[in-house]
Amino acid sequence: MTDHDSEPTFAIGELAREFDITPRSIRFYEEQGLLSPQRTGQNRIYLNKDRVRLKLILRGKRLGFSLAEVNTLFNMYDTNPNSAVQLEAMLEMTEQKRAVLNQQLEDIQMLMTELDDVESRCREELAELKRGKIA
Amino acid sequence: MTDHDSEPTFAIGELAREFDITPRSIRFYEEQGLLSPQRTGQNRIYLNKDRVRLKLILRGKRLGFSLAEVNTLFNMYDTNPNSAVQLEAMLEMTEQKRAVLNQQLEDIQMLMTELDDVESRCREELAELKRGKIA
DNA sequence: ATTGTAATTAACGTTAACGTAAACCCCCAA
DNA sequence: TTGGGGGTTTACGTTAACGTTAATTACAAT
Repeated sequence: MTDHDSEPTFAIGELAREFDITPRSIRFYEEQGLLSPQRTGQNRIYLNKDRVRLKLILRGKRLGFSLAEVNTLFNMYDTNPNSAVQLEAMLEMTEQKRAVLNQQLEDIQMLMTELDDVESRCREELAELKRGKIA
Repeated sequence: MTDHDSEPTFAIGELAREFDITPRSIRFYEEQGLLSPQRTGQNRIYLNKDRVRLKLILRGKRLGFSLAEVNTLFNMYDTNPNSAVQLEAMLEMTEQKRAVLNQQLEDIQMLMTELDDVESRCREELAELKRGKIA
């Protein structure tokens, strides 16, 4: 219970800097029920579990999930998964998400190869330009 | 020039049904300069190139691109890429996008394996429940 | 004592991507 | 001729995810 074994904590500004977002965003996520940091008087203090949750939120966002969706995912994860109904709802959800992710993977594949095409054609033309063939 | 060799055309409703979006969205994309269908009097008619462009718009959206981003991508693609400046700007852009896509790929990988975890744990617990071990 | 830096709440503003409703036209079948 | 089912424009409404500003507090150093 002494100080030396206490978990590392973070101020809102630290997390903001680490993840390159604004404090406002972090407070907003809390307002939406995605985070629940403790307090020192008025000030928020974040434990590592909060930091991890924040990281998950951002990953979700990068994948196009809304905060509401992230929220329900959290709730399902948090809810002690005891009832069969819950579990089956969970499985249904994961399958849906898996479908979306696979679609995204496919989209990314196509875009990547298209980017390859564009890039190589660019390089060729640039090379020609520099050889003076055109200019 | 006769009728038998004319390209297939599409009405706005057809495209809407094919891609499971509303006509409103399609008109909105046009308003944003992403589409420019021809007209038969008042009515819009879409050629296959318009249909392809629409498909690209939707793919972009699924990947989290804004319509504005899709627009600049289109413009770069459309601009006859002759000037070296243009080409190098293009290359820079593609590299940026590639980075984003790679990040997304990484995110998806992680989420996928997490989904695997959750799913298998779910299935185990369900099995136990059904064997009556708990209930 | 003041200046600086980081935090707080409260509340209004903003942008993207459409939704929705009204009011209209056009064509075709019963 | 009266629906019904397309299409059209105009324009205001909506939601998510914050941005921005204001007014206040607290600690730290000069």
